[in-house]
Amino acid sequence: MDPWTRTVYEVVRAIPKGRVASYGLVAMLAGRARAARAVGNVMLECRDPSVPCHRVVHADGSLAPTFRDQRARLRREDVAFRGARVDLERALWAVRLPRADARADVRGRRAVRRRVRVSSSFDAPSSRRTIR
DNA sequence: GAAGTGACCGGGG
DNA sequence: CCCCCGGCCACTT
Repeated sequence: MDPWTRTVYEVVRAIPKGRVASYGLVAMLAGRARAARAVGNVMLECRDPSVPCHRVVHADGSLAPTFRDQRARLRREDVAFRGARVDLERALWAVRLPRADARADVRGRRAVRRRVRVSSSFDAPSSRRTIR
């Protein structure tokens, strides 16, 4: 599996249950801000069940027509819809910076340069939360 | 390398 | 609201 695909998988796995991210957002987090289209290509081929590909939607909340049970799978996670599209006001993943690393490797003074991981624990959905 | 093909995106009409 | 267009990126012919 190529690095691009691997990175995209990693980002998509970080989308919390009950939230969605747009292809463009996933692209950004994967380090290629304008590669939304390429993210779509990866999703199209994705058969890995550990990757919640149903949580990736269009920037306007609409879904890919060919992805049959996407809506059902989202509904099962209580994602709100407004007509045919996801209610992004409620369900869009609000990405946050990861904690400034409590668990930095202390052994050795050499700063460990590791890749920032997006954590799935951020922005877990809360039904009571109101935006704006 | 050129050309075509997407589960894309933003802006404009 | 909708549709369309140009730009975009990775992959395949």
